Amino acid sequence: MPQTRQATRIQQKNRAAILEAALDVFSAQGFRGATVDQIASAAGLSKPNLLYYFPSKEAIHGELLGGLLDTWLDPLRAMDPNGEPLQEILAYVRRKLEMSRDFPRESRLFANEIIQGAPRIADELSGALKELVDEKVLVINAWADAGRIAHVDAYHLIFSIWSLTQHYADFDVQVHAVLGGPDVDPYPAAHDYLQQLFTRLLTP
Amino acid sequence: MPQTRQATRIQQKNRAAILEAALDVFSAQGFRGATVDQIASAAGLSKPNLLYYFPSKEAIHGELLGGLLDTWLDPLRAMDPNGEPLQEILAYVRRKLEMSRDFPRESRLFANEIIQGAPRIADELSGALKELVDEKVLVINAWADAGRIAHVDAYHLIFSIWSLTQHYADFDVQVHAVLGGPDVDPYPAAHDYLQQLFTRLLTP
DNA sequence: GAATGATTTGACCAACTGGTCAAAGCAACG
DNA sequence: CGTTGCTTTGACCAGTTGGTCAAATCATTC
Repeated sequence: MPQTRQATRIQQKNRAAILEAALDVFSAQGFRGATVDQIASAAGLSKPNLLYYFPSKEAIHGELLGGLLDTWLDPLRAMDPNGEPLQEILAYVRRKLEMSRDFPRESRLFANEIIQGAPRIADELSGALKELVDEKVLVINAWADAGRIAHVDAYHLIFSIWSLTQHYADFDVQVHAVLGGPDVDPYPAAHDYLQQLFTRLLTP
Repeated sequence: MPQTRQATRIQQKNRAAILEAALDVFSAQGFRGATVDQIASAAGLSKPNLLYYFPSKEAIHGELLGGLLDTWLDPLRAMDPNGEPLQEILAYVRRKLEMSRDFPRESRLFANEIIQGAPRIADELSGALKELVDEKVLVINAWADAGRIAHVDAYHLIFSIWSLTQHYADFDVQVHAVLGGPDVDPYPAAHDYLQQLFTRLLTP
């Protein structure tokens, strides 16, 4: 196992290659569906060599998931209580949709985990995640009370933003099947539709 | 393997128990994550006994998925071109949400399959599914052209109904984590929120 | 270029997995 | 009650999987 001291160039490169390959494989196959061999060869390493950098398959998965939730919530954190309410929410929707477009594998990794009961991140869900959501719910409710947006259930508003945007990453295959082929880019139309939807929902 | 002639009572009972158990296991673990032993013991059978009723793990999974897409699309099929547009769409949303509530395992089975690239149902997605959606899109567009609902992208309208409703089944764990515990029933509030959302979106 | 430590690998292992099979158990019917 | 065909199972197999290990290779530094 690499030293705890400091990572050499080779270590940095290989650990990065492993995580990149593991993201590919885990997001496409789920944790149990992925094999260490698949990840190793996708990273251009032999299996024992991969296990020289990470102690176990579980550890790789954990490292990916660990960083993920934080990144995932950044757009919500960025929602500014002092901004213009509708614009803040629309901007959140936009950033979240961009994340689906630019990081679909991360979205699917997350989705796989949640669907299967979130065995490895249940704590963070009811911890950091819940706290952040609770906080932003207060902000949204304050906006509504001030008459600056329509009154809606703020929890379900947030759920709806998550589901509507992540759908384009997680159900990518279905979206393309319905729209007719892998060449279609659903994102421009999705963006317009979602902006319209939340504008109409939230305009007082 | 049971006769092709006619199923005895034991066969009916055991096949049903197997499918029930398999739905439990597949929806919670995904196809590769599930083991035949798990399914067998969840069904109260030994592994060879299970394989007496189904030729393979794949066959069980296929049988579950096969019937599923059809059931899943029934609510959309039921959308009546001659009905009152907004009511038809709201009713579709309602029925879809009820399916999430009453058949969450089926929803997760489906979600698992799609997220992982739909390897076993890609054909049906771009076949039967696409055809039905194309047909209903025409209906929705006609409604909009007649000024009976607002103009929206009908494909994305359907995507949004799917994602918003299935979210409560597929991401159940997350929903409960955020809302604070397994005792909370999110469905009544979800229903109200979604009715409000689509009413505001579609009212001309 | 020798020594030191980092990196890589072939060979291996034990556990698990999907699936087979022959034989045993069981129900029903004449 | 004995035959017939459905049902169940213990024992087994071959392939896969996560993970180990000692030995070999490579890079760096003195």
